[in-house]
Amino acid sequence: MFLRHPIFDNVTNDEFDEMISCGCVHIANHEKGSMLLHTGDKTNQFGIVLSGEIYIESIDLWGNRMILHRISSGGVFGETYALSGVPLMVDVTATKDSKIAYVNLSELLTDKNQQKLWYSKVVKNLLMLSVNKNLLWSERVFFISAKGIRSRVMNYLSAESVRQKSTQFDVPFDRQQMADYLNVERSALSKELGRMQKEGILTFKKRTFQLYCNDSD
Amino acid sequence: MFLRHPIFDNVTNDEFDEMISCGCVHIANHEKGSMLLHTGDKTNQFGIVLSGEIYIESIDLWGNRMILHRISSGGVFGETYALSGVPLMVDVTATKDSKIAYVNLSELLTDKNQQKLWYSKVVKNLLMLSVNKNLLWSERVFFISAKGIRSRVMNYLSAESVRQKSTQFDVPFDRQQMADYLNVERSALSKELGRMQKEGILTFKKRTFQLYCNDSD
DNA sequence: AAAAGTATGTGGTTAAAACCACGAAATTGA
DNA sequence: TCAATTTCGTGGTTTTAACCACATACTTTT
Repeated sequence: MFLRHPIFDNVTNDEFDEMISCGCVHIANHEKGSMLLHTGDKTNQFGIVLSGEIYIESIDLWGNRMILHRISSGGVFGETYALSGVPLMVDVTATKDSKIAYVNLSELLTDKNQQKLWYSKVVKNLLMLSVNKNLLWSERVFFISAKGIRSRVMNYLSAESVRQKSTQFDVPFDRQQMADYLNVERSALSKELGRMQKEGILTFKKRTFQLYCNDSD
Repeated sequence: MFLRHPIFDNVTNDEFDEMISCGCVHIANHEKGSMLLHTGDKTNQFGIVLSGEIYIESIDLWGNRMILHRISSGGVFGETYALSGVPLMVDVTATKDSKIAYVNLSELLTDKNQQKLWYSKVVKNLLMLSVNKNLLWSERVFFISAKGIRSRVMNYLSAESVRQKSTQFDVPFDRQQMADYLNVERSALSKELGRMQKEGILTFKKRTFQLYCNDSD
């Protein structure tokens, strides 16, 4: 049950029941490959991924895919657009069969709920969520802005290594996705990884990487 | 007075007075060129720029400057780090003599304030602020991810043109800053702009641009 | 287990942008 | 207003990564 999703931290069971009694939540299932939201859509609901996996991506004018975020079970998407009211600049696609809880934010955060006990808790949780997405964005910009494929790869793998607290870890991308995420060409990425392996900086097999840098951080 | 800053929308004067009575706000002046926050610092306060201008930038391991955001009077900075508690990954620098109102978020959003009338209003305003920053980030990633200098420039100038609702407008950057923002080399940017001017796509002089695209959006 | 399809690595080629150097233009400051 | 400094455009060179082609490895299906 998604009552225990971080979005509802500090909300008591009673408060939660009262909150969803307004009918602002519904569950939907989506097949692998289906598109949940399209560029240009407006939405006032955000989604909580209960199971499965979805991708936030954008296709630019020339048809190049750009992966912005990968969201797996427990993750949340769409809240930025639901809150700001601007049309989506992205596509949201299910990459696996997925079950989503949609929460209508216009209904939930209407002024007449402002005095409810759960209101400030939920808004604060949403705030923390948004702030963390900000950090992910800035991290992404940091990766992409590095000059040279090697720097991008190193920055990304180092960060992943720190995140997973190990010099050996799996990345959540296949090569094409990783290339898209780092905004480089797939075969160029493969080439660079090969070179780095030859130089003894790292080893890898498919999605598993092992770093050999003398990390002192 | 910063009572009327969007961060305090819907907060009444009385509520505002009560709110700041906890001493969670202080004003500071910074000289042009001084650094307000350093990479690695932790902070629990965010800043409201009352006058002047500040830049959020990061210097990577190889010393390349990366401009992340430019914040002028009325803007806000540091709230992401203040809320998330992670160490800064950026430097914050005053590019003009600036007056800043610092708001201590730990004190302001402490649980014992949760039932105050202004609490949920301020948190909601912070949420909207954070959400808007998210949109700025995603816009930036969209620009940077475009392949080729021309695409980046076009994407950026188009967006600026839409924002300023005119095909003629000033950009808030000098060439070096614009190049940094779009993550390209300055002279390469100048070259491309020259080419585009030759082709009749646009004209420019210093920071003023005039687009001649057949915009149908 | 054969076959079809997908993902990955690698060499060669080409196009693009970084890099360097320098002169012109604009801005600042005395 | 003249020198000093910064900003900007442009030509030439070099480096880099995109692009293309293809072989191999791995998956999935039947």
